[in-house]
Amino acid sequence: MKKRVTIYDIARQVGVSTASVNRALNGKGKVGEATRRQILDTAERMGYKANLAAKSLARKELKLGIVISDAIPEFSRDVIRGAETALEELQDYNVQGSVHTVERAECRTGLAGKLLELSESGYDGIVICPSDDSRTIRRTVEQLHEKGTAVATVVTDIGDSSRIFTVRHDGRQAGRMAAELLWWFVGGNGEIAIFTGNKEVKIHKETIEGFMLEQARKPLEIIGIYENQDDPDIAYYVTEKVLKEYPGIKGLYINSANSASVCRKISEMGLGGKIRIVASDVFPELKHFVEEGLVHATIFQDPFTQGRLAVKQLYGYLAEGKAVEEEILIKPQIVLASNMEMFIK
Amino acid sequence: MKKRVTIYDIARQVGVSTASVNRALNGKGKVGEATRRQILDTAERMGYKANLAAKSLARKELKLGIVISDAIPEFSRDVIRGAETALEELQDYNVQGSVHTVERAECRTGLAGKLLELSESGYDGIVICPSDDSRTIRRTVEQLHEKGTAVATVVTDIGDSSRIFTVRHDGRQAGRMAAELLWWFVGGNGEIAIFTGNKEVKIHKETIEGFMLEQARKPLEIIGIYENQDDPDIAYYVTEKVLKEYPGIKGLYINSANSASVCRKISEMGLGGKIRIVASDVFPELKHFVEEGLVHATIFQDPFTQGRLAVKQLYGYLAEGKAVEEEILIKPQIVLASNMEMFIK
DNA sequence: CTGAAAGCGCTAACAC
DNA sequence: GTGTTAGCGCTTTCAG
Repeated sequence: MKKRVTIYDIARQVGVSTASVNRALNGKGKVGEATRRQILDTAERMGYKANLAAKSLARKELKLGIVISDAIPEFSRDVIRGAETALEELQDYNVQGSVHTVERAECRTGLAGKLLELSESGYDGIVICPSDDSRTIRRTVEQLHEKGTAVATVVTDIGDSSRIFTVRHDGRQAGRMAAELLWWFVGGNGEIAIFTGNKEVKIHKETIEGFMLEQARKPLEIIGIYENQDDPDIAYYVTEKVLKEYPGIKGLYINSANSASVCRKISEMGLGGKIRIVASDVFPELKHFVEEGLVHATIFQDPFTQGRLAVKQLYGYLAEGKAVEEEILIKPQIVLASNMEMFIK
Repeated sequence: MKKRVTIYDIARQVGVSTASVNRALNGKGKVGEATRRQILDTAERMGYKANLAAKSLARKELKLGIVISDAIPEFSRDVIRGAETALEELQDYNVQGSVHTVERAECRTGLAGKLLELSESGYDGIVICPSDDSRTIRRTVEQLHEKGTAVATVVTDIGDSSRIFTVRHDGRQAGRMAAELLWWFVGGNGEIAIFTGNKEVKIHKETIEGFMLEQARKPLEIIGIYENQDDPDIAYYVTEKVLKEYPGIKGLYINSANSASVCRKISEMGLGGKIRIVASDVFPELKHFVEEGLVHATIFQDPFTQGRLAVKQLYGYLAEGKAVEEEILIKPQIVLASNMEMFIK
């Protein structure tokens, strides 16, 4: 039942004012090196822990933004909802925020432009969901960094830059889980194909890496990895081609936003039930295929949680001075027909 | 960028003091019926939203407790860690809490006694994890209710009483998922057995209910449901008996804390790999069996999250006046060899 | 039943 | 560099 240690206690102890304590503790403003050390030491010794409620009451409003390219609308929608939820939850703690989407067409310049704009208008931190990893973006993040605006990424990361942290799906794990499921489903042997968006996109690459890793332990006969460039028409066409070429195929891993398109083709070819299929993501068009059993399982990336967590972590970093991990990976979840309804709200 | 509406704004508007506004808004203390209505109305009209940071700074310390019977230590340990984590996170918001465990032997009287004791010492809310659903407990909860101490349950609920809400695993869903997995694993046919703790315990009953529900859509040839009374020795013995009686058995659903005991027997009988097994929970002894492939999948109940969420919700209810759902069900998660490491920390 | 006023722990001007 | 002080929005005595 010991009383909380406050900055008053440590100020009295050291014999300085609370203002100095505050400055020393937060590392802003000028404090003599000697007093600074002393303050920090006694704070430590007395077991001082800042009171966040008091902090957020007293400090000036924090401005947080999220800008997201809507390359895959079904997906971004949930990320956005997650971010909005976080922002709402944070309203009580003196943060104000806004969500911005940029069209796919103008995603590079649009994203960078928006970032600069927000930074200009005094935003303290921004979460970005980039559509790709261009030099433009990286340079812009660098600029914001110099201006003192913190940037974090969500869903997909960007290369070498000074973004504070990234929140995304654990693609490698998802790949491993898909491989293991498929192995059990096909009973350990038979031809398997992988359909993916684009092998060069980081998140897809990771997923396939994971799949291969697991597959080394539970060997599958992989006939090929087929790209569809995230284009439903290509996906449709590729499906036909591959299935005609390998009529005895037993399993499929569809790691692409176009799984529905692939499923449609399979259904039309009358192959439903003959091929074991593991897909990725959960969205309305896929729901049907899972329920009728054409797709046996799908791996959920939880975009909502990604958006929500990214914003919350950014707040933690900025307002509470928390140390955040550089890479926050969300657990992939296995969705079957029986638990599908828990994922599609 | 509109300014936040404060109780000062509404006090000025109505022409009363902030104290009255406060009383009206929180429904405590005396306020004239006329002014009360007026205050509530204008608050509504002006879009007033209380600032939680300010609230927690100003109000007197909230005392939250959790008392848990350690019937299944591996499990309670995680629930406790979850609760402790929540308590830590809430320290900034002026809550003080403590965790209490009662021995299995004295669980009924111990639990009730502890509850009364905490209530006496001014606790505002208590989360209980009861070992069973006795009349004693229910009456005690009733008493606390009358004294104004809020009670919530975690992991397993108690019958008709005035507990505010319950946080637990979605047993029915877990059962459904287990059935579906088993169906895919055995390829749709073959004899299946269910091993459970005690059919009469609510959470086990629900799980089996879910299993049966799903199994109606994806029919399995169930040879029987065998109880082991949560006793490792009985589990061991029952396993031997059933497997000798049904040598052609193809699948097993082990919905019991003793899955490790069952696995050991199966391993000793040299049946590993011949029977498809879906278990429940994740704990060290089981890890091994999943990794070597004896157990194909297990359903995780996330005790940590249960503990954490229970405390957080109780705080929300008490401090923020939030409406909480009466039944908060945690999503069961499927764990395979490839993602096991994400669950065992 | 109602109001005045003193904080809760911290931040941010502003003065020295 | 360092100290003083006025709040942030709400709760809670204590008078009336």
